[in-house]
Order: sequence, then C-alpha cells, then structure tokens
Amino acid sequence: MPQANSQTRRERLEEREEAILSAARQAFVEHGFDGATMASIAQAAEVAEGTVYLYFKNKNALLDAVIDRFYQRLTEDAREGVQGIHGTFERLEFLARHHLERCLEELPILHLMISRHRWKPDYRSSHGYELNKTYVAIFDGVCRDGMAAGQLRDDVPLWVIRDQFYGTLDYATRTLVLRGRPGKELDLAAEGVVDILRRGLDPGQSERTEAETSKLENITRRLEKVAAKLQA
Amino acid sequence: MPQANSQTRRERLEEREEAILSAARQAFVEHGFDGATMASIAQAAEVAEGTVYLYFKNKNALLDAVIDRFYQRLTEDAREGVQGIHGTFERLEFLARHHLERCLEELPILHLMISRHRWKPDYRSSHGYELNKTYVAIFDGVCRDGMAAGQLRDDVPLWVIRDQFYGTLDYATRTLVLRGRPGKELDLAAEGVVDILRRGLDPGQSERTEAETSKLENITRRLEKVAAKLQA
DNA sequence: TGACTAGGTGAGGGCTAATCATTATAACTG
DNA sequence: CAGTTATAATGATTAGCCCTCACCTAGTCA
Repeated sequence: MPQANSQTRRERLEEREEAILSAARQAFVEHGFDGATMASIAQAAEVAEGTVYLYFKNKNALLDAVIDRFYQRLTEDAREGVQGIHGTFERLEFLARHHLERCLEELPILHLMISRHRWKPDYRSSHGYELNKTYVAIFDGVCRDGMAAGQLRDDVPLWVIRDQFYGTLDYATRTLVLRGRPGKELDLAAEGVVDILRRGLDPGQSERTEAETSKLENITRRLEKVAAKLQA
Repeated sequence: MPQANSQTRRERLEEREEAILSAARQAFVEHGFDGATMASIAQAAEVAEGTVYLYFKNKNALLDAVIDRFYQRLTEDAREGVQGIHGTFERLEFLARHHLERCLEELPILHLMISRHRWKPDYRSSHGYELNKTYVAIFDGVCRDGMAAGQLRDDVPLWVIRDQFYGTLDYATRTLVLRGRPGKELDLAAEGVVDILRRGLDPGQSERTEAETSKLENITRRLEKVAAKLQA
C-alpha cells in the first residue's frame, strides 16, 4: 500500500508544518517578533531547532506565513460578506466594520504586519503586497460599482479614497485600543468613516432616502445578529 | 579660569552626544534599526562602543532621541505655518501638505517611528506618545476653532476626524512612494484629503436622520438586552 | 606632588539566528 | 526480507549582535 503510506507521510509533513506555524504565531503574538526565539518556537512545536529551517527558510519566512493566513481569512470573509449585501454604502459600512472587528481581534498580528512587513523597502515586490492588493481589490470593486451607478463621485482618484478608507480605519483601530473601550466605540468609528465618505463623495444632490435606508439596513443587520444568537 | 574650563568641558560632552546622535540617525536611515550596529555607530561617531552607553541607555534610547528630533521640528514648523494662515480649511490644507512633504522627505525616519515606536504595548505611557499628542494638538486646535466658528460639524468626535486626517495622510505617503512619483501627486493627495473632509464635515446638511437613527438605535440596544437575558 | 574623579575604553559574556555534518527513518527494489 | 537510496530530523557549532564592567586616562584640587 504505497498510496496509503505516502498519504500518511504527506500528512505527517503537513502536520509538522502546521505545528511549527501555529507555534510561531503564538510566540509572535505573545512576545513580538524580536522577543520570540526560534528555540522556543521549535520547542513548542516539539521539533528540533534545525527542523524549523526545513519547513521555513528563516524567521522572516515564518512571519510571512503567519501574515499570509491572516490575510487569507480577512479577504475571504470580506468577499463573502460583500456578496450578501446590496448598496454601495451598505457594503462600505460592512467592509469598515469587518476590517475594524478583525483588526481589533488580531491586534498583535496587525502590529507585526505593519511594523515588520509593510514598510520594507522592497514591499512592492513582496508577497505581502500582493496579499494586500487582493484584499483591497474588494473595496475597489465596490467603489467602481458605486461610481458606475452614479452613487459615488468619479472625479476623485480611487487610490485617494482607498487610502482615506483604510488609513482612517487603521488609525481608528489604534485609537480604539488606546482609549481602552474598543467595543463601545467601534460602531461610532465605522459609522464615522463611512459617514464622512458618504458626504464627501456625494455625487451631487443629496439622496436622503439612500442615507436613511442605509442606516435602517444597518440596524436590521444588527437585529439579525441578535436573532442568530437566539437560535444558538 | 574654572568657568571657561567647565564650559569647554560641557561643550565637549555636547559635541560628543551630537556626534553619536547624528551617526545613529545616519545608520538607522541607511540600514534600518536592525541593520545598524552599535559598533558602526560608535565608529562613525569616533568613540568607543562603550562610550555610546554613557550617553544613551541602549539602542532603543538612541532611536527615541532620533525620533524626538524629527517630531520637534515637525511640530514647530506646523505651529509656525498655521499661525500665518487664516480660515479653517486653508489651515487644514497647509497641515496636510506639510505633513506629506515632511514625511516624504524623511521617509526612513517615518518607517522607524511607525515600526518600532508607535506599536509598542506601552505606547501610551511613552515619550513618543506625548510627542505625537503635542503634534496633533495643533490639528485639534484648528478643528476646534473651526467648530466654534460654525465652519465644521461639531457632532463628529474630534478623534474620528483626526484619525481620518492623519490615517489618510500616512497611507497616502506610502502610496505616493509606491507609485514612484511622490512630487507630482502630492498636491492631488493633499487636496483630496481636505476636499473630502470639507464636504464630509460641512455643517449645512440636515440632522434629522441623525435623530431618527438615534431613536432606532435605542430600540436596537433594548432588543439586544432582551436577547442577552434570553440567552442567560 | 599625589590623590581623586569624571569620562572613556574595548575585550568578553550571554544571547541570538542560522548552518551543516551526522544520524535516523521511510521508501523502494530484486 | 535485506540492502540501498532518498528523505527527514537533529543539535552542536558558528558567527554576529547588544551590552557590561574592570580597567585606564587625563584633567582638578588640596
């Protein structure tokens, strides 16, 4: 049974890789990149120190892999969520809330990403850049649809809007943590971001109905969450 | 002549400190924090390695000192510039342009600041936090004046606006560099930021929807309480 | 002059990431 | 099943870093 054997063999390797990756993630989250040692990661993964280097080229590659995971889930969930929502600003508000929630949840990972990943001189040719590109492509798509539908000014470059959106959100994440009550003010932050965008990118005559239904739908979504809780 | 002697003595010390600080700045800018070695910094400053530690507690203290300088100049110039300008949005546009220009000029310092400084867990009790606070106080002042004069909505928390402003600018800085022509698009970015703010914070629009959503949110909150009770 | 002291030195300690010669294990073959 | 090869795993070792500390030097003062 060579098939079965090679299967288990492959599985063993994947399990090991998983163990190392998970140990690394844990170590990075707990002690930061510099604070985490390869020795402790190897020990937590129950392998020898040298073994880690069979699976990952070096410490940085470990970090890359951890961040890769973060982005994969972030992107997937964003894409999924957007699909189930109609209306430009409803989608934007979902994206804002989703980004804030996820970044707050995984704050240490966000720190690692920003501090070690995003400011490298060769960022643009890095894998991380591609990951980010894929992620923000969802936002870009929503905006382009909005522009095509006339709900969004199309005389502002998309990259300006994008920086406005994610720049604000990342700063807001930090502020929410610094202020010590991230949960309570999350809604305020997400709504604030989209609200300013809504007014700032209004293509002309204000469409009050649009704005109102948006907020109503927002509340509906929250009520649906409550309903889901009740079911569980 | 004890006066003259102690003077020259003091001057010697200050010169040395200056030499070390300047060498450190150079090294950090050229090779990054990890890439710069204390040995090379000491050599560039023409002192022994141990001497550096007579002037700065450790490598991190060196970085702090470098960043301190950056903030001092940034803040001073911002304050000066704002004083010579009247009108809320004119001032904001100056601040945006000033921030962008300075950050682009000193990009490596900005990287150091963001990656090593701002995301420390104890950031809020650090000197860097105070520096940042002093800097953004200028922006806050401009906004508060604008609100008092009725040129700015006062129903959006100041911290949301601040995050919007500086978050966007920092992201824009990165984008401008990535796009490779920071000079040409700097105006576009600065104007874009302020333009969206201008429209987004225009106090002219109605606030009736605001009151209505507030009521609805009240109801939502009550329903969530009910849900919590039911869960228990 | 001789003791005192602030300031300066650089070899060495302790810790780290990463390597590589060696060993162990699995897979294949006749 | 035994022998051979290929793959996987090991951990002592290496090179390089930050920082300390025992020692040194040169001014200052009694």
